[in-house]
Amino acid sequence: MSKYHFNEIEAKWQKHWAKNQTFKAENKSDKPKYYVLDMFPYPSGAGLHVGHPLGYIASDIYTRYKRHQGFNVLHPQGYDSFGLPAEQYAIQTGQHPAKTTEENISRYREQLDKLGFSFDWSREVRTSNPEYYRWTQWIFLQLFDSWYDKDQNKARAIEELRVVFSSEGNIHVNAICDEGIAHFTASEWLDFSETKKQEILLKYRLTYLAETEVNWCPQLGTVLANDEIVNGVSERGGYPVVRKKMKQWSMRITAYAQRLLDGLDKIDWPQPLKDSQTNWIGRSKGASVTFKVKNVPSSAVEKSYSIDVFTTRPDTIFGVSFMTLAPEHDLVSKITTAEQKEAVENYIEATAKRSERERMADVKTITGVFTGAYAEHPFTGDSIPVWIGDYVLAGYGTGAVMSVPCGDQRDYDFAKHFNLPIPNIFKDADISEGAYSDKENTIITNSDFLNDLNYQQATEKIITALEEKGVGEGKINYRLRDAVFSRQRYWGEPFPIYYKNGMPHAIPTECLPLRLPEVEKYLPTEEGEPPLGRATKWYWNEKNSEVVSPPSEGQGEDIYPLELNTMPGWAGSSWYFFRYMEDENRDEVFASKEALNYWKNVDLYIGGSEHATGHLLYSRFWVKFMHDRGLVPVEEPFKKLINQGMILGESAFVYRMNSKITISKIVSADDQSKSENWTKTISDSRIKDIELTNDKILLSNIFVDFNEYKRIKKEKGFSNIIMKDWEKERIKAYSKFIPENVKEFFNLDKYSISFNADGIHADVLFVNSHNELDIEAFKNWREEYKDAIFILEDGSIFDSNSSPSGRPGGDFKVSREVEKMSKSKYNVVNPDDICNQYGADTLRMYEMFLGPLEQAKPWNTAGITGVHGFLKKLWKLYHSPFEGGKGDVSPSQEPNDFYVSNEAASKDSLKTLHKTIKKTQEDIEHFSFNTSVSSFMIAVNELSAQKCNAREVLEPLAILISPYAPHIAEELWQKLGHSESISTAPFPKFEQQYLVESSKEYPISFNGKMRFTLELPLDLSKEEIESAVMAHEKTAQYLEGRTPKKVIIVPGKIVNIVG
RNA sequence: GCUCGAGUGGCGGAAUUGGUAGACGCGCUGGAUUCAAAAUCCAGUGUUUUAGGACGUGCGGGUUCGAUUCCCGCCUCGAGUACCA
Repeated sequence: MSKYHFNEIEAKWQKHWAKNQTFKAENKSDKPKYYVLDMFPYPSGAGLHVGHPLGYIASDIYTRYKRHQGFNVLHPQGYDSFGLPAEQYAIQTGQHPAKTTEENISRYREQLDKLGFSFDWSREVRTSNPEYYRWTQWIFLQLFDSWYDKDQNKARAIEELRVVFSSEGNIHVNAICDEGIAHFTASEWLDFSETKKQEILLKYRLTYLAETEVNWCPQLGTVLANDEIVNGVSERGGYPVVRKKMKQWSMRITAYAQRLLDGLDKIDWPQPLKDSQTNWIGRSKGASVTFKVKNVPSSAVEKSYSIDVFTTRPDTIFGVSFMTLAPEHDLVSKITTAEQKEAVENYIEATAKRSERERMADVKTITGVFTGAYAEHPFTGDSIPVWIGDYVLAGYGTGAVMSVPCGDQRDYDFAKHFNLPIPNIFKDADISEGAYSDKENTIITNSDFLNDLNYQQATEKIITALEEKGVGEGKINYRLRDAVFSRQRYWGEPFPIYYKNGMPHAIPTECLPLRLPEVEKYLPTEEGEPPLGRATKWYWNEKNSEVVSPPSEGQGEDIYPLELNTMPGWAGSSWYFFRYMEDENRDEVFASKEALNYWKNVDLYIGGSEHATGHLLYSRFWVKFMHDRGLVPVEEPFKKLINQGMILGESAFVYRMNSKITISKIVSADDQSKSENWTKTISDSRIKDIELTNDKILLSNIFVDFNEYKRIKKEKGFSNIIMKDWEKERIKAYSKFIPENVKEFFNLDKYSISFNADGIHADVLFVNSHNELDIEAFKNWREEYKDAIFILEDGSIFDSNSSPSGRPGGDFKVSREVEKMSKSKYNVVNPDDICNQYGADTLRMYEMFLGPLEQAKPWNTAGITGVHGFLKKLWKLYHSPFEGGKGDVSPSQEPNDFYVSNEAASKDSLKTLHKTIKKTQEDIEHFSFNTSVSSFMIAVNELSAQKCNAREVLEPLAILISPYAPHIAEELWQKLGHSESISTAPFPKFEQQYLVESSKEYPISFNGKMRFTLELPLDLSKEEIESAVMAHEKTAQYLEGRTPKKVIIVPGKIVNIVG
């Protein structure tokens, strides 16, 4: 019988599919469309490990399934190829990032191709290609040319705003824009200079340039978005991040906060992902309140100031006993009194020095200082002291709070710390220990006209009162901040912007792409400008519309400097899913209307949950914007989304007895009783310890087997004094490896010795499935391990330097631990190796078999044999002459070993088949791929036992398996006599009739515990079942003479006898 | 701290509306085959036991004829978030 030669089969079909463009999607088709997308990869230098393709395999299975169901499926792939690692590498090596990116991409492509994915590569995108980023720049300019009209609740063209300004000024314009724009009339607008007009328009644009507080990462030399910072350090590299004011491009994503929130209800995404977007947007409902600052003579206040606050608890306004401003608040310098000036300035200086990380790590310390100023309570007129404190964040709300210590724990703690009054405005609430923040059971008291109202009523009433008095209004606030869009880096999209009189101007869209210039180094300039500042040719000639060299003295009036920043990583990934839709007219449009209208949105998107508040939020924002401006027909990019769980690695640890060996003097029981001596002995031994621990070379190259390590640790503990004879023997045995200068300490009569060992990562490549280390491979891994000595499982020593003939009997075992799969942990398993050894079909199936798609799970190469064995059995099923003769069809007429019969299948085989059709279909639709692999195994086991080689079973079976193991399925399909690819063969139709049973093996339970089973016909009535069960001899046995109180019968399910 | 998710054999995991807990695979044990190994095939494999059972889905309660599944209270682990007024 011919063997299952997976390497040949897989290479053959991969070549065939590529040559015939089997998976090319059509933009015009009678079939219904379906769009399956993977989050495109960043092509890193490390290549793929087995964890990366998990999502791609899942999406490919779904894609192939949909093709079998008769859909025209778009399943493209590309590369998110701008990014920091390539640039960091460029800085280190001087290699152009484009070159390394290109190399990495071809490596990725090679690896992806080996896995048999059904991608339509003809539509590939690379975000770093000028033909692609041309359109990223173009969309940026659309944002630049737009403003957000609150009345229409959508983005509109900036030209329309100009028209409004020229006819009625900005008084009636209700836009989402910068704060504090002065009002002007139409005639004033017309009189403004062009520069002034641009300055005003910039405050309205959806992407705008503004001096903002940004997260500056000095080590990376760039600013970072909030989602690029993890625990106060940069996501990439883990470098510290500090707050800094810089002029930056920002995206007015806040304009879309409510719509981004509302849209979540309309999309089928995992709840945790929706939750994290909801939290990130952070909508809170409350009120804004204005407090007047009282005039204080000593503060030299010339005009009157007021403090705006946002509060979610306006109902507690009568509980305000002080106000707190963020130290960065603009008013601080203006209202601080002369007496407090020094203290306030010192405080501001001190807080500015504290890094974001410090502030976060230390939230318990309460700091603050009084400004000397007082505000006036809008209802009682009382004087309220104004403090500053760093628990108030400049970036949220207005950067100021009305402090209600009885209702807010932070205000409470602040009040306690500075001895400020804590008036209680809650009926029957105890605030002696902490603030009372319960909203549900609140009854307000000591609050004038709010007395005896609950939270809801009081909130309503106070908002009305605030609005009547003109000192506040109901307001909704969002945590979401505008997104910083500038990066001080080289390897990103250049902004199509030049500066004229300090104002940004757009490069005409027909001149795009604005190509990334060459630079001689990828570092910032000496003046601290971004790397593009090094480009020799980076000016814009407005007249000729071209990039030129800087103007020389006295020349070039039409020549203006270009923007030096580049766009962030999320620019290119915020719209790439539209680009795949277009196949022919990519030079004319980002995607044609026809393509956009045909494909609409992504039906299924698969990727990691780490993009929850970055990519997935930004793309939703861009799509909503593009929809507003009529560029795309949809409002949400991804209809259904699935997060694949991470595949974790199983790290291997070898135990190295290193410099941690310590030695101490033997202490007798007598010594211990004399406490003076005891102390002295200890201190003596400490001196020795220090001498030794400083000697880093001591035993640094001795490795101990994991079991031996555990044994020693268990029996005595490495760090305890070794007393047992066998341990002494061992130490004597090891003593020959001990350097001369410390040999003195190994005198066991004088000293006792204690060992220690550390687990260090060993490459999992050197470890087999029984956790045994390949000692030779390990020694050759690193120069420093060349002369290593190994203490084996049986306690014997293997030292190849003294016994070169090879190692003795014992094994050397490592310990295992599940960790994230990463190069630095040496636990990376390469899919290429698996493909070579077992084949892509095995790898695909095994990755699915590991567990539920969305769950994190450890990779264990040992288990792969089960799936591989299954494919061998599957192959065998089609190649076994069960009936003792040859099958009547053997299309290839080659080595005639393919056995398929046209005779009718047995009833059992049809039952097996239809059971499997049903299960597979349900599983795929529920993305439960692990369970369908199990059902294939069951099916093949059953069919083999049934000796089935009926075509009417084996043909549909090949289709069922083809989404999972496409290569073997194609091969079998061809052998079955088909000349067309299996990929569009119709999915087998499930027919209930083959599953109809006439009897059921009933579980018979007594008081809920199953005791025995009884086969009964399914058409029996409850009464008949009962009498059949009661008549059974075992029933009497289990009843032990009792009379059943009740007999529960669920026909077709269970019988339960109670009593 | 808050939000979300998860706890089932030695391991990965299954049990679709409350109805035979542990499917399927790995590993392990025994056997066949082999000079031997690999590969393959067969049988067994939750714990415990006086061999009839008893106990078993993180822990403690509850609802039910019946709970891995539903409810209440805890514990542990993981992810996200971080003074959000």
